[in-house]
Amino acid sequence: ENIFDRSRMAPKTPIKNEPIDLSKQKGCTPERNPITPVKIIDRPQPDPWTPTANLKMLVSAASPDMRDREKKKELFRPIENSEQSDTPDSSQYDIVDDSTVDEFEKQRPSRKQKSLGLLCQKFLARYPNYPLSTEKTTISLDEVASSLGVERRRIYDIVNVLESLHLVSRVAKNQYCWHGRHNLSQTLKMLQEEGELQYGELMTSQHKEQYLEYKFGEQKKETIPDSQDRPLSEFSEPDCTSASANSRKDKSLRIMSQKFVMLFLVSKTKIVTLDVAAKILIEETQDTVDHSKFKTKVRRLYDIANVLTSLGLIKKVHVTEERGRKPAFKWIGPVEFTGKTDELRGHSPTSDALPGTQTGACAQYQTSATGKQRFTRHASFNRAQPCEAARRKVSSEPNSPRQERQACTVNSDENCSKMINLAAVCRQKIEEDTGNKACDTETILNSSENSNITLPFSLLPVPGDTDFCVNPLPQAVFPVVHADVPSFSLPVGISSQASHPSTPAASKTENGKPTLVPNQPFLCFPSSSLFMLCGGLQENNLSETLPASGDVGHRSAEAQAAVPPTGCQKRSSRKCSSPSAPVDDEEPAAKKQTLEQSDLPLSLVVPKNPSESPKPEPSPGSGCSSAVHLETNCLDLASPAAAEAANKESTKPLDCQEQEKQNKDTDEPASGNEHISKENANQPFQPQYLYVQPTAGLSSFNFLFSANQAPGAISLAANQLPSLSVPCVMVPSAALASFPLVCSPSFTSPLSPVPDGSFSAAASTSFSMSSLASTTPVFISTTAVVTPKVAPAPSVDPQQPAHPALHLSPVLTRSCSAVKLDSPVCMGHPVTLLKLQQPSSAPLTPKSIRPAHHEAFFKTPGSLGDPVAWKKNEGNQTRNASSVQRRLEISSTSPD
DNA sequence: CACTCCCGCCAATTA
DNA sequence: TAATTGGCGGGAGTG
Repeated sequence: ENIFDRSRMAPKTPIKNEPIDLSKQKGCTPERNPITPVKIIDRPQPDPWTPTANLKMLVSAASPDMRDREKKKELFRPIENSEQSDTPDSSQYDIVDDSTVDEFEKQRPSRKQKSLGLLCQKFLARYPNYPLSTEKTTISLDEVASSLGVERRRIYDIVNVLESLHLVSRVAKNQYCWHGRHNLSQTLKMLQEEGELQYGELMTSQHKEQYLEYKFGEQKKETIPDSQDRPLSEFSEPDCTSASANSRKDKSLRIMSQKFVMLFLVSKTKIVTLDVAAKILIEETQDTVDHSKFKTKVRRLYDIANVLTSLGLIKKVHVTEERGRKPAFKWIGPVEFTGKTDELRGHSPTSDALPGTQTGACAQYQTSATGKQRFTRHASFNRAQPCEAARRKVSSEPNSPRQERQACTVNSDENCSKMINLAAVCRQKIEEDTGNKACDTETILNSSENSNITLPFSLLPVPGDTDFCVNPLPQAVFPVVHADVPSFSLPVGISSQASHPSTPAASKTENGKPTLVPNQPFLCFPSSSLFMLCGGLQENNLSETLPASGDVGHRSAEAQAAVPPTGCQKRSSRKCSSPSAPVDDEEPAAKKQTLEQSDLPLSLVVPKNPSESPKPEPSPGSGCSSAVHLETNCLDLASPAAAEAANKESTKPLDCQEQEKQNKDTDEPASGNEHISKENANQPFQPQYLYVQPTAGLSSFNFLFSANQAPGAISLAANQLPSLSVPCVMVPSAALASFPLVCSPSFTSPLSPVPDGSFSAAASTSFSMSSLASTTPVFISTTAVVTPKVAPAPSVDPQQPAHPALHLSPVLTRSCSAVKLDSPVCMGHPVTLLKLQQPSSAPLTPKSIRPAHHEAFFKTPGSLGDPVAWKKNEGNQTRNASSVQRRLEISSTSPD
């Protein structure tokens, strides 16, 4: 075609043609020179009109490449033009003469014509979707670049993304092997699995734990050698060269692309907003996520999105949030890939054959020296692929990194962890976003703005004893476990979050996994084992996250079940200690655990219409449980500030700090609500705390979650459960009776307003002290106490307390029940009571003022699924509903 | 003005 | 050292 066009074009820029040809052939370069010059000359003339043209000319003069490029481009144009219709008649071209316009058009094909997406389509058009297995098509970068009339750089953009999906693999220098979509479904499946793992990890829980720990350790220490990795490596293949590899390669586009896809696959809604994705993808360590960085990430996402769009896997959509509409992408590719290729695949049997190979390996994870985790690609993934041939070629260099790359694997633990983090981040964001508004509708939430998330949990072991377990929630636990990882991961989310105050909540899990609560600190009461979580927990995610599929549910369920016992113990001792088992000693966990899961994405998704569907799905209950999970995860505390320091060492100061910040931002003091909640009944959750019954492992412990929690952090609440959001307290049931817990304000306070880092300290401290003392005391009793106040929940009430409550409650209940079955988390039983007294009482966080709190609280959470919000508005409810649905879904699954 | 995202500099990797 | 890859971000096009 080009040629053809060219002929047309010829008149204009005959010279160009020549160069082009040359360009195609690498060897030829020398020739180019001669030619190019000519070209230049020609060009100028045509372009004179446009300012840019001049610039280009200058540039071209400067660099030959440019010239070639342009030439190429021009070649293309015709095609493009034809598509668009712009193309002026040939006559015009020639004639062009003066009409600047015409030429103009010619020369500048409109940006769209040059878009990466279009280029990708052209690229894809060159190769069959399902090539015969026998033939292997090799792709020469130079050739393609020249034929498409673009610089190589652009081809790399395309190829890198395709490579991440295993549509192509790199065989050698400048040589790629085209595999087509035979393996696409497998790849997607793998990606989905990975994504889920992060959340759910059930399957690999053990491994995960290890990984997490491992990772965790690494992050902290960095020094940790590969050995640790090994464990992980199981999944992946041995191949991976240990950590060595990661370099730049691992970075970006490829990985980013995979992660991006994972987000879609994990998301219930299948819609991911750019900002959320960007946040998630920003692994960075902490906070500092500069704005610039974010921007860069977004740019890359656009690049990736363009390619994915060309592949027909996603499409651009807009999510409207409160703030306005945000750009987002919806997954329109296959969702279920069960076995292998599905739809996508189509024909070739070959693909089927391949399957086995790929899957296995998923991810490995390596850590980087830096402590960050990276993904490594493993050949494993691809091995099976068609690429083999290619490999053979390459074979000589089996180990070369590049090859690995090609093979790529997707995942790795790291990815997972990252994902989790991301998710967390997303959640936070979402929360934040949502928090702000009550939002309603459709949009989901993403928040972009805040990138912060917080996860602030802190744990305080009061007594120091062992018990603090974190995992109150089964699921949560799970996550928690992960959490460890999260912490790592957190960096992303957390860190970012940290930096940003606003989001506290974050933790949650998506899928059902629990996440940690981010910021909440736990308190341990000496006497028995009680734990309080402060900060926000978020349930958020819980509900939302769930991944759509049953898998999630399972996971969650598993998680729940497993978690407590296993998870906790296993993972990190730190984190959780099972009741029976005391924590490790050490520090507990403090640190640890912050994991979050990422659900965010999911949440984001939320589709619209919430309003209409008032009800959430049926499975709300599950949500609860899930929610719970979430929270739990986190543990640590970190109070940055100090206070807590005493207790623990917070390992992660950062987080803490961040958390604090978040808290501040959001803040909400928990107090806001001070109601007590009870669980059993259905009371509205509103209450800030939820009581969870211990389940298996925890049997002895009760958990209380505050719904409110920190506003920010908690915001999660949004999710669904009000309760979730908050911090949890675990109390041994028996113990409870005797203990008074205080919650509240403290929590909130820290979260909220507090200006500075205090947060953590506050939290922790407050926890113990202030909250108890000053603020309202919470009582926990074995019996359930309901607090009178419940109703009070001020803000909520008015609206419809009932509804919300109902919703929640039912859900909760269900979930609880469900959960209970499985796991401990249920509400109710025993009772708990917490009362927080009124806000007033909670002077600590005056700022937060209850009212405000509530609102804020509501809002934010609401977006997520804040209960309150729901209550308030039905509209919200609807929204919530959506979230609820998610929850439900999750929950439903979870029960399993 | 915000969203997109092209373009290409230039560093990291490879050959 | 040269070439290949590809991160990255300025800033332009689009709506």
